[in-house]
Amino acid sequence: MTKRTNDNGTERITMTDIAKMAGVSVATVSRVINDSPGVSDENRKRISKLIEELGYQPNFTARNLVRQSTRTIAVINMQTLGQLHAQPASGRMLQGIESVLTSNGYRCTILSRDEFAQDMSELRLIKGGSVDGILLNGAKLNDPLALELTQRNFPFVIIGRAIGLVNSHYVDIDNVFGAYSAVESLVRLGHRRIAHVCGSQQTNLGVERLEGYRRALLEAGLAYNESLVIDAGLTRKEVYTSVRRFFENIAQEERPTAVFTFNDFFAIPVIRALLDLGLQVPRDVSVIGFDDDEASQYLNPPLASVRAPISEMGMKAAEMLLKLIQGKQIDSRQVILQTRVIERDSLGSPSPPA
Amino acid sequence: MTKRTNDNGTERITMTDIAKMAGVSVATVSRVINDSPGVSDENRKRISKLIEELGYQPNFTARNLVRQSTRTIAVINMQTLGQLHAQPASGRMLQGIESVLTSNGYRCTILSRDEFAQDMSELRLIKGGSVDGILLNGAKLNDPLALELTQRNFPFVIIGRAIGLVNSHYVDIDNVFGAYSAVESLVRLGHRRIAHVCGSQQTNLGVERLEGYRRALLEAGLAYNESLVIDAGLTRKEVYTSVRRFFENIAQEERPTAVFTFNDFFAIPVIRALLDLGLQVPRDVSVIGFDDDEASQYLNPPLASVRAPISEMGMKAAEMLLKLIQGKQIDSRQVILQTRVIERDSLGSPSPPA
DNA sequence: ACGTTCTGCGTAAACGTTTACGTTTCTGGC
DNA sequence: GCCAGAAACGTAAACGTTTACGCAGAACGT
Repeated sequence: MTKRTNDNGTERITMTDIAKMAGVSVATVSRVINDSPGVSDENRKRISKLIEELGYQPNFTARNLVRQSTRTIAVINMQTLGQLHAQPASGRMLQGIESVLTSNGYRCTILSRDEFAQDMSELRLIKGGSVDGILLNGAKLNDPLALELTQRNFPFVIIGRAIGLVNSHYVDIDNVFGAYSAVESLVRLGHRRIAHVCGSQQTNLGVERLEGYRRALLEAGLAYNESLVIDAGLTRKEVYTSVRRFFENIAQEERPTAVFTFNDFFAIPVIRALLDLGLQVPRDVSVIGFDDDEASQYLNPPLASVRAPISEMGMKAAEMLLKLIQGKQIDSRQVILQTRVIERDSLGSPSPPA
Repeated sequence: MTKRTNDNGTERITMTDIAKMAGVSVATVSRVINDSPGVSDENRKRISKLIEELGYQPNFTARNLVRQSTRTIAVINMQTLGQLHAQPASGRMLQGIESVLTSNGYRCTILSRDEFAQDMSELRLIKGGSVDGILLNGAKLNDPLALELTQRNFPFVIIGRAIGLVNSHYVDIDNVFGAYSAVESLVRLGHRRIAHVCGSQQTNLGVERLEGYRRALLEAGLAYNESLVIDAGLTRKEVYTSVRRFFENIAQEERPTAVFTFNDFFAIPVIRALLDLGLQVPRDVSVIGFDDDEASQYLNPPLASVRAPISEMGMKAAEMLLKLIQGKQIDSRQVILQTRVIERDSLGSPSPPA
């Protein structure tokens, strides 16, 4: 076989080349590259210079092979019907993750997984040794992949909580409290009939925010009424249609005066549906979302929301995973970040009955 | 050194193990794994079964090393001040890219690069042989990284156009025409004073959309007036402030009756600024954006926009890159996808002067 | 002068695959 | 019965690193 070359004909520079040119062995070159001791200052300087001049870069693959580590982690997103990447929250998160990883010399590869697929093809990654750790962005209830990873003792951190998994590492925001406080601020404004456009009940996020909604109602002495929970689906289109139908079909005196939506992503079509029915926001119906997307403050009306430190969540998760991989001390297996309600013009007091 | 083990104590299964258990050589095992000819049906069946039972997965790194290919491509995003991932467009694109890559057995790793950084640290990736190709999501004028990649004859595809690079592979939407048609539809509605909130003039996107704006004006016999081009910055906050200041300081009779914004991302704060000044959309000012984010149709008012097949752009780029890597025939080095104006309620005719 | 310790360096094995090449066995044609 | 060719398989090199180990010579103590 002929020697491997680049397409442009120049041969790829290898450690052996450097060694020959420097008149030393590859071991010595390797030592200077890795800042290992055992090489004279003179040699170290000369070899460094050579490397610099030739623009030599050690081959990652070869290094990974012998090190038995790829310095790569996988970010596995829940692929809820192709909608996930469209959600700004995931963008913010990815950004946080990436910044931490690259500044620690790690890289990330992203994949999505189908919420309904059963094959767990993601396992190939870890069996094939191509990633050192996994960030699970979102988990199902009793998530089988998370379960499998735990059994294999493979380093992973869940973003969001994993109901049904004990002692798993995760970072999350306090969804229950966040939802609770959103609803509570509606109550404080005088609202008594509050609807909730909930998220997928197959995900912890959806379950927890619904739970916060429920608790706030109970604590306020209001009945938790399932008919006020709108399980709309995953897309904006579905949300629009469901909410519109809901408000069309409800008697005026039973109509909710406020809606708490699963997230800001959903709040936009909710408001649209209300407006299209001739209902004013917030005069007739107040709306509050969750996540506090950067755009929410500029919407019309500016959307009240629960601020969630999404990007920080990604960063914390990445940091925790790196510690896990490097076998460092971890202060706490669980990190819960706090949220806070941001009141904006989409909020108002219910108008007195005519 | 002791034999490498997993953390849970079980040794990682290797091809040698399979070979021993099957009573054959590693070569034979390798052949069945890769569906190569030269192994009896009997052996093939037996070995396959063994692999299945043990859940054996070939080590990616070792395979990559000998194959001199990682089946990984890098998606390099322009990190315009940390805003990029917040832009829905990038999310949609990533999704398109990822789906094509994974269905072809490739993986992707994402990184962002600082628009202003000079070091080109991304080159380490290709020198270190850790990616087979690169998708450049966005390029600067005379982009040095793109230039370098071209010189090295390294497979890459630009998403968006690369001004200053001849014969580079890229997929893009027709930004000039898209912008042109947006402005043209404003003209058709009777608008004569049309402002443009432009994108970064350091990027091709920004330049091209401005150019489309300019051409439409000229073609309509309207003067291109630089004072109507608002170079607002990169963040929504900056856009809000600039646009607000612009409309505050302009004489009523010179006030634009319509605004074409660089993208939908910018249109949201633009509308907010107008509303905050007591201007109605579209009664006083019409607004049209670009990209047609999935949310735009639900905004208040529903935002007219130029529909851009963002996800398809990602897919086409990924497909082209794969062909490039695999040395296949490429029909066309450049792919231009078409756009079309989506008219919505943010558009209206200018009100006659009072 | 002679051990001992340290420093600097090279040798070679190892990481887990793929694959060119050689060898054996089988098949079939004459 | 012989030989050609094919089929099935094994051997070993190669991919480009890291690192345990060994060895020479210097430095240092007595």
